[in-house]
Amino acid sequence: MFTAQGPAEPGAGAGGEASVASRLGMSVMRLERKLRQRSAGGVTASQYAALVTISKKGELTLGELAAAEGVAPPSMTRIAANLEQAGLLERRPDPLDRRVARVAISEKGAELLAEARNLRALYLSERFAELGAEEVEVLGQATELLNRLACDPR
Amino acid sequence: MFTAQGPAEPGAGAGGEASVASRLGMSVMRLERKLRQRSAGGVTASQYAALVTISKKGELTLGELAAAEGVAPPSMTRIAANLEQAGLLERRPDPLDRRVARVAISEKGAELLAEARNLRALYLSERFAELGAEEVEVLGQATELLNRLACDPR
DNA sequence: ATAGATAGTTAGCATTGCTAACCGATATTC
DNA sequence: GAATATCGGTTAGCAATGCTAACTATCTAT
Repeated sequence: MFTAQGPAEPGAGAGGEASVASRLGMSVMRLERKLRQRSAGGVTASQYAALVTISKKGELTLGELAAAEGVAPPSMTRIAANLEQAGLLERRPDPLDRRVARVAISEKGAELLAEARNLRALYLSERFAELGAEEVEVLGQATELLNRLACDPR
Repeated sequence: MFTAQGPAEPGAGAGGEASVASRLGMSVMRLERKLRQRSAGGVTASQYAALVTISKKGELTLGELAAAEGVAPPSMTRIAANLEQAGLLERRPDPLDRRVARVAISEKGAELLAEARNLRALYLSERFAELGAEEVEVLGQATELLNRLACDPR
């Protein structure tokens, strides 16, 4: 299958980069399907993701948030509206520019995040139990890479 | 914040398993968002995924296909109907049991798959160019693991 | 023959993401 | 200082996707 020895041969793995890309794509899709269904805790998948980002970056504008999440502005408008309605984030007018909408996590939002960290992560954590220590380690490294790919605006 | 409640603590990477799980979840979501938008080639993301599975496994029933894709039967009914309408798969009645619907990829479907392998994989392949050889290797290994998690019916 | 299980379908809902068009606010330009 | 352009966000409406509930047709077992 896969030799865990590393750098030597780049794309020559088992089928080449294209194959890895293809299978990675499939796995991502299936995993996402499962994750979405477990995103309870009162917030949906997108809401949770937005909340995490807000929590991490502090106060930021809707546009920045949309960019950070990689969604179009109208999508974020809706997500934020729902979060606000649920009392999980606060909207603050920008004193200098009345067009921009700044948002920050509310106390309730922080609680929700801290307390549950959501079933989404929990689900994966549980699945990790099926893996060996080394495998979890690999996933940890891969997570960094995936994050990089995911955050790239392209 | 998070105490690793799992079995022992293996690599203890940077933040523990829960953190990895959380970030992996986020990355998966964002990546999936991007992938979905590039699923052109005439087929949608789910259709493409189903087609890949059919192509790989040969003729199989709709139920088997739904299970393989990890979606509910009604979802697969629709996906398959669309693929059939597009002439990308063939429906074959089971001679022994007239309830079951067997499907197999059509010539046109195989062509579409072979020729494009879809922008989905292509997109990832391109992103891989930003990574080093070692990193691609790590992703290759991780893909195996993710696949395992993704295919687990749980 | 009849009751129950099984494979798939139909119907209808919710989530999510997009684009197009629009509004108000700010910046620019003459 | 008024006209214009740009910018941040919103509204409206569409399409894809996944689900559950309920139904049909078929097969299996009694």
